[in-house]
Order: sequence, then C-alpha cells, then structure tokens
Amino acid sequence: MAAARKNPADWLPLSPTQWYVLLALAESDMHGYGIMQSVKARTEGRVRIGPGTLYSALDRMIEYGWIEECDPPEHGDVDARRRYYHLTQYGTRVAEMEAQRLANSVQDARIVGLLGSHP
Amino acid sequence: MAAARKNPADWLPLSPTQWYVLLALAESDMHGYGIMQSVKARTEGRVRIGPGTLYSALDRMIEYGWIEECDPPEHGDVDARRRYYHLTQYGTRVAEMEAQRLANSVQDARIVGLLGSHP
DNA sequence: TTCGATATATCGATATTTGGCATAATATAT
DNA sequence: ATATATTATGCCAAATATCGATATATCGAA
Repeated sequence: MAAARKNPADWLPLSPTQWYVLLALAESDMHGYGIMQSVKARTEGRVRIGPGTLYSALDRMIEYGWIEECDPPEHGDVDARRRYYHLTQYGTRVAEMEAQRLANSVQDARIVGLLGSHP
Repeated sequence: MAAARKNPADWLPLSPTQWYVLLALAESDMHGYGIMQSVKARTEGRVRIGPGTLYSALDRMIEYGWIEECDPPEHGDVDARRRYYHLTQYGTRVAEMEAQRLANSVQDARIVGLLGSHP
C-alpha cells in the first residue's frame, strides 16, 4: 500500500520513467516487457527503459498504490512468465495530474520560445 | 566542460528539475534564488525547487555546458551576492529538444485519454 | 534441438534529489 | 542605531532513482 502521501498532486512532478510507465498502462494492462516495448515504440526509440530501471520502478509504484498486479487478459495469450500490471484509480488520477503539468510546461515552452508557437 | 555526450538529444529525458531551470533561464539570465522564485511562480506554487536541489543542479549543468555563469545585468541590480546564470547555445538546443519531447508526451496523453482532447 | 527473442529478477555503481542547517548580506521596521 | 525578516548561496548526509550487467528461464521457429 501507499506511502505517506494521500493527495495525488503530492507525487508531482513524476520522473520521466514513472510517467512513461503510467502512460503505457493507461492504454491497457501490460506486462513488464510489454511496457518496455511500448515506451520504445511510442517514442520511436528515443526513450528506452532498461530492466533494472523498470522493475524497480514497478515495485515502487505498487508500493505507492498507483498500479497493481492483475490477471492476464482472457484473450489468446498464454505465456506463464508474464506478470500483468493495471493502473489503479488512484494511479490514473496521478497520471492525469502529471499530464496536466506537462501540458502546462509545453505552454510555458511556447511562451519563452522553445517551441514553434503552434504545432 | 561537458561530459561524454555531444549530441543534445543524448541528455533526454531531462529530470523535472533540470527542465524547470532551463525554462527559467530561457526567459532571461537569472540568479539562483531568482530561479527558485520563477519556478514557484510559474507553476503557481505546485513545483518548488529547494536550495540543495537547485545549486547542485546548477553546478552539474555548468559541467555539462548547458549554462554558464555570467555578469549581472547593467540595470539597477546591486546585490553583490547574486550569481547570474546564462543559457548557452548548446543548452538552448537541449531545452528545445526536451520541449519537443514534452509536447509529444502531451499528445500521447491526449491519445490515451489522460487529458481533455483539446485545451 | 538449437537459436534468438521474450520475460523477469537482482546486483552494485552511479547520479540526482531532498531537506535541513549554516552563514552572511541586504532591506525594512522600530 | 538596532532588531528582524528576507534574500542568497553553500554544504551535507540520507533518501531516491537510474543504469548496465548478469543470471535464469521460457517460448517459437528453423
């Protein structure tokens, strides 16, 4: 269960690793290796999370109550090694707040001219 | 001088602290304490960087070649304690690439439904 | 049945953040 | 003039997080 923080906002800002893991799990329940692939694919290889980073991050996130281990999906796949993870409601809230923070940062980046004003 | 990385992209993803410092300095040259205030103000108090975090981050960024110490601005200012920092061209490039990465993350957040689709 | 990709776990080294404490200069109020 | 609050930086030890390497096992295809 979670640490001393109750308010989702108290976790912010998240580390990039934490953010990418939550982002992957917001899409669907996933196993560890799948998360690595997902992050790599989504960032076109620019961001990659190694096993050492990932599994320790997952453990911490379970401890914080952001995610929990869950049953593998019904559908098709039967690899007994896989351990699936699921975003909790609390974790979803954390991710939403972080997303908002990132959006604010992007706005700020536009204002100070670090990004083309529109796209 | 900088570490073994030459390509600005090799530094990504930045830690939130690093990002907020670069964002502040992208606006104008600033002294350490001013950076703390700037971050606090810009995030409406939601993000605050303490002195321990800030000054060690500044030292590292100088080492990396992202920023450099510079002369205080001509105008007005008469506090001899203040040490001003300036974003290098290289640091600007790092900040721009990080801004782009953040923008991509925000897009992804929209796609998976962590953000209202538009604002 | 051997090979490469998949999948998780764990290690120690390194990097980074954190919060507190110390110090000192400056500004403001009394 | 003196107190005191704010500004400003520096340093430290502890907590957090990342990284790369290694180990082990399973799966699927050739």
